[in-house]
Amino acid sequence: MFEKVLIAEDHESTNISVQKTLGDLAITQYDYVYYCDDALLRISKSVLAQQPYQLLITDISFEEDHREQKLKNGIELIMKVKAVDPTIKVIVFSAEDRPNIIEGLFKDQGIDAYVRKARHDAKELKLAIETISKGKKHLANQLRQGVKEKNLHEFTTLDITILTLLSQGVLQKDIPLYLQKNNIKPSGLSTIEKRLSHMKEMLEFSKNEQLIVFCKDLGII
Amino acid sequence: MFEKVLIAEDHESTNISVQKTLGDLAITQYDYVYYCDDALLRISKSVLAQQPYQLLITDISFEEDHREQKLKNGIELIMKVKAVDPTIKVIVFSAEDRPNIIEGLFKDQGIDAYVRKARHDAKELKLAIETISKGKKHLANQLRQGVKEKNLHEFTTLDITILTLLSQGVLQKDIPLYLQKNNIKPSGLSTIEKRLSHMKEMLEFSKNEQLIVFCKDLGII
DNA sequence: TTATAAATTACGGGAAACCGTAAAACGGAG
DNA sequence: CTCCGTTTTACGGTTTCCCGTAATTTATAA
Repeated sequence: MFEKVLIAEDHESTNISVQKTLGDLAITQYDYVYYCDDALLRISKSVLAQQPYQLLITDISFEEDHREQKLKNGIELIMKVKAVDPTIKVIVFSAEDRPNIIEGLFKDQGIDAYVRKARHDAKELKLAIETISKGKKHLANQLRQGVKEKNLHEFTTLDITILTLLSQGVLQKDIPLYLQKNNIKPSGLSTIEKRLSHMKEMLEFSKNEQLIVFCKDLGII
Repeated sequence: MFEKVLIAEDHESTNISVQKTLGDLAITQYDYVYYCDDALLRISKSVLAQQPYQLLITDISFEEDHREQKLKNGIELIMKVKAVDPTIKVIVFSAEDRPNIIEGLFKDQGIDAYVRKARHDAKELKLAIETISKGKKHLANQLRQGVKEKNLHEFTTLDITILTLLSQGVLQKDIPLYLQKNNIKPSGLSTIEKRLSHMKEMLEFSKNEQLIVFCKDLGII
């Protein structure tokens, strides 16, 4: 079992609860912080002191407040932490439920477990800690089903750019200009029209408005 | 101070944390549930047994799962509870940060306090409980500023209907048909065009797509 | 009831978006 | 370099949307 753990979670109530979970697992040597910057600082120090944390439990979204922070969210934190100590295990404990985002955490950030804040999250977190301490990965239950369904359409960077511009009020006919200014290669109006109608066809939508809300819900834009 | 309290919160971790807060306030007689239906049941029973709960601490959004529930969220719960026992005090403890929604809780549901899940939420919850036990209302700090800014445009039910239909893929020119079928009075195409352009003018938007994402973020649709 | 104001709807010209087709540019393989 | 296939762009007709004006209906008060 882990001997030295760090909790990074801005919500005080959740932070308290995670502390209690560690207590239930008889892990006494842990620290907790409310800001990503503090988390990175503690981990850096622990590595230098040759007493590294073995596990980081962190949230993804951290709210901004009066204290100016370098690291804006858990993803940035994980990347910096992994650079300092690639051996540290990471559990993300978050309310995020959009499959693409969670998938990205495993794929891009190389996290060891994802526990979603939900009905049995305390028990699930406990289980995740136990599983990882044995050297395994832990994928949250509700994710397994989520991952397989979608994939109706793979959004390219161009697609996302187009949708973002539309949602910012740029006229379709003016999008080519924006793309050229930013040196994005396919920039013809026809291409944009084609992409949009293709996306709608794949997802069986009829209007851009539908596409926008769909991507909003999925966290694509 | 309150002597008998009920916690309704589906997230186990948050539920645990609220329990701990009550413990810190030396409130020993409390119960906790993970479903709205259970909460209403307990409160109804306590009233019949002439030992009513004095305070309900509840979340707003409850996730659906295998257990079929009558009450889908905290708002429905509060309404039912108030019908059974109008004297009970209510604290909403939620991550909701959209001012219109929070405002509605005070105005329509007559809640006594709103504590947002955030950095110092445990301390804030503690304070709210203390304040209310003295017979006062408690408005979360971060709300006060939020309430005054917006109000750039007051969305009518018609507005919301139009935006909802658009986001579902209904063509603008077909909206009059939908409105007539549901006996919604202004149903002319011109009126719809006018509402849309008026909304966009007020909010300084140029496209429907912008309007949609804006309303999504505000929780209007 | 009638006069007046407000809201709703009808209409029409112009802009933007949609959609199919064809032309042009690009990218290997031989 | 040429050929071939793919991607990108250009173009034109049609639909939908936008927006101003005018007509109509509804509401309100004298």
